Amino acid sequence: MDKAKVAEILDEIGTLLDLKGENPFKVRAYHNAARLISGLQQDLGELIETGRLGELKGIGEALTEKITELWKTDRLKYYDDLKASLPRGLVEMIAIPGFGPKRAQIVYRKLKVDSIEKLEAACRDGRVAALDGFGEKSQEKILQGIEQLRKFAGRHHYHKAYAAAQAILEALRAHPATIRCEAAGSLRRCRETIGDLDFLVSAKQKNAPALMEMFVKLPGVIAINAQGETKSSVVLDGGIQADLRVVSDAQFPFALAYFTGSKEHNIALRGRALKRGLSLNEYGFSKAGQEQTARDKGSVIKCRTEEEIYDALELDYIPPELREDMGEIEAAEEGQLPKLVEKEHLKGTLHNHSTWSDGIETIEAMANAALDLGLDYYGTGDHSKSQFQARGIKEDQIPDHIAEISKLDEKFRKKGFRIFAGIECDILEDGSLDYPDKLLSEFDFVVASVHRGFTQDEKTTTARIIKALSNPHVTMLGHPTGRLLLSREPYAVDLRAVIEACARYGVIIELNAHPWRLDLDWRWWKFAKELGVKCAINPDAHSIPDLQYLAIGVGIARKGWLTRDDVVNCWPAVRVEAALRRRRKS
DNA sequence: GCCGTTTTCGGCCCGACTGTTTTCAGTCG
Repeated sequence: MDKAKVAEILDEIGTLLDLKGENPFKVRAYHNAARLISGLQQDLGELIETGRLGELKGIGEALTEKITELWKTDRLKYYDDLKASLPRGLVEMIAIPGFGPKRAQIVYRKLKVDSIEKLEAACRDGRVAALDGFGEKSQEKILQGIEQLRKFAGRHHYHKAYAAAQAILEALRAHPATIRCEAAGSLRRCRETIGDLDFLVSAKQKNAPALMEMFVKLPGVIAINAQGETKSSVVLDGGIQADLRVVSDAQFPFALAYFTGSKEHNIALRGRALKRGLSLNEYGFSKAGQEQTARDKGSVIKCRTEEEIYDALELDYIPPELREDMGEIEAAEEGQLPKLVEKEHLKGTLHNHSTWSDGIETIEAMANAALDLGLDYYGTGDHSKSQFQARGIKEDQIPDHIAEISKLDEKFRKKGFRIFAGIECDILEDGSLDYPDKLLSEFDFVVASVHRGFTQDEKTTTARIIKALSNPHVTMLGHPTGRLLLSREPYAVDLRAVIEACARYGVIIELNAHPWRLDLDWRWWKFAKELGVKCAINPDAHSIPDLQYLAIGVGIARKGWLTRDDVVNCWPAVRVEAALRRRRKS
């Protein structure tokens, strides 16, 4: 049992208790504990062994006991009993936006509805609207919510797929029979959502069965769909399907290119090969029109790597993130592909939370963690006053807040590290900002974000964001697209107009890398780049481990064709500071 | 569930919004 799994189970217990109508504070105690454990810096096992777990604020006697049982035995009777006492469908039902535990309880008790399907049927024939406390509008909203939920059913959020894949990659690479191993598919291309995980291994043919055997027995595998000589397919905990293919090492680059896709990119490549009298498939090149393919005879052009395949087609190497047949082949032909941003280019992070609002670490601890990651600077970005639930900073606290940051900056400068004072300021319903200009001017930078008024129509929301961007104190727009995909709180907005406004006002656009806010729609990043809008990849970190999300942000940025120069936190501190100032003066 | 203390049990963040009501419950962040 690892930390993440403990946190996941505690969180689910909270949800189940909520469904049972338990004391809301008890529910919150579990959710809080889950957050605390997942962001824990210390070693959980050590805390348990030394009996110091209960010293953590929010972990008392009962939770200490339960966490210890989970850690030591991989099980928790309390959790098993709880799960058994409620139909599984209820937990799924409350994933419907606007449909919570109380309403789930009512439809379950009164209508014996215990699944999304039954709920939908009950809405369609009007039984839901007839319930006390429900009406026509509620019924209609539930149907809309179900529709939204289904739109993304079967697809998985990038960061979840990414995390699941890392563990499997590690296991596959550690196997003695493995020669080369990569994750392919939409994960390698950094798509916004991932259908399933594709793993590719090269090995001697005689070793394939042993690899398959290990793969289907990996921890986290809950079902085996298929297990063959070259391909196996399993379902992982969390519902993600994972496929493994084993090929010879000579076939590996061809298979990797083939299974990375996209389908459209592959079709374009094969068309290009045909024009050169070649047929291309996952095993290699063969002469076009020949009966025997590369599978039987081997490739007529030997390629050790994907680079050599592209070279054979007279193309510059196209990084996986760009393989969507969206202009990358033409650019590669003309030598016009950008040199994409890389993880190693990052020099800092802007927009992070601390104990001043809803973060769980002090600014100093966060800055130290950023320093340990090899970064040169760190930007704070706590919530503004309207975010009561996130303990947004009140106006009269700001002088102290700024003073603390200045003092820390002074101290860290000696280590060659800078701390910038930022704020994540709410864009209010009318497009005004949560603090007066005079207060905003105290900060080095201001991230303006939408956290409320989600029911406004597209025109109104767009107008209010643009109004906020016109304020010269706003240096950055927070999570512009992250609320649109896979979110429980989507809002309608004309992103094109918003990005154009960023260009007009010289506002930096944030690529939020936190899973809750992930700004993953790469098409908009490409558009922003074309307009010359600069981007900041921010982890929106609420804890030290959250800083790792920077890596995910880089993946998305690469997909948007962004280069080191397009990403302000790849710039040295002096240049970033100057850029933030320039906006305020203009 | 946890916490802090009036050391045994009451308080635990709070305001907006929606849809249902006629004063409020549920959901959300």
